[in-house]
Amino acid sequence: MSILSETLITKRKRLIGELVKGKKIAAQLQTLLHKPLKNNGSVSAEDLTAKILRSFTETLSVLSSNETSQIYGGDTAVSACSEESENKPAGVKDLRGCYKRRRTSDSRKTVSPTMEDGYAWRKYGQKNILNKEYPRCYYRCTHKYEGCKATKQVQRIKEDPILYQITYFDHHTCTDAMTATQIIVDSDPVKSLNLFSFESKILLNPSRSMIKISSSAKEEPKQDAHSEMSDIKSSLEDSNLWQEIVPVKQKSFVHAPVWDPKTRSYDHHDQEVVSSFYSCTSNSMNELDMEGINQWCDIENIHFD
DNA sequence: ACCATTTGACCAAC
DNA sequence: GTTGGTCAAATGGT
Repeated sequence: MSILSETLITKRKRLIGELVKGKKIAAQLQTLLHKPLKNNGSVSAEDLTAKILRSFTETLSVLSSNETSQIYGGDTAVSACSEESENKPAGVKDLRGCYKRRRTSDSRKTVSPTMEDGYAWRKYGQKNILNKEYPRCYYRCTHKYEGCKATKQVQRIKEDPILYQITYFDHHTCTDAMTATQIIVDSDPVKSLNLFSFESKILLNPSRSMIKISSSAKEEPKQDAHSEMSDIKSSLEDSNLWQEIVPVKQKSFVHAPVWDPKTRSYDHHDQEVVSSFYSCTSNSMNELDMEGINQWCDIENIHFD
């Protein structure tokens, strides 16, 4: 496939994604502006939003109807796929295998005891990988058809405690990025900034007797996040109940509000989070000194999986 | 009926 | 020829 054709496909997909997004926003606006403002024969806000929605619908309709022939019709590698499809019933597009193997340079790897990361993913494949004990699972963002290109691969790497190596590709462009942040942080941007940037965070997983300590390392802290994290780690290491299970620190990224002193406003960036994992050497979490854990951090900052 | 997952097919990259 | 990433029909769950 030529670079030109690839660019064309990417542009068209982005265009459709943006239009779908715009249509949704216009629909939300219509709901918000539901009270009629029409008087003196002027056009109401409702009329306007209805027109916007119709415009989006019409554009999408035109693009979708021409998409197959225009995008997949003019290039050798892809047209070979189209030719294969000629034997299939009308209207059925079989594009299996018509893709480029992705480069790993854009990827971000992370190790986690849970697959959950706050985003909505849809599984689209699973594969047995050579020399790997467990199959690799492939996920894409549920908002793929609205233009979000984020995908991830999940590879289970350890049985007990269960650990997953998660590789992320591309970034979320969907509104789910905001939702994901709000799952973890407070709705108040200042408070959430404190939670994420300046304070260490403890996640407990009672079912797997596992604890995770995370701390953002990027922002200049009001209170030294690193030293606070060291204190928590020392407390854990002093205790016979806990054992560090991931000696190399996890470096992952979260989408969180970051204060920009130049614009004097909060912006959302991917920021680095350093995490350590500990497993409980005891058989039961019931034996744990929860009051002791509460001393390490504010109870409100504890998240249960 | 709708939506998510499973699974075999397909093929680019190696 | 083999491996890994993606697609989409089939299947399952609600």
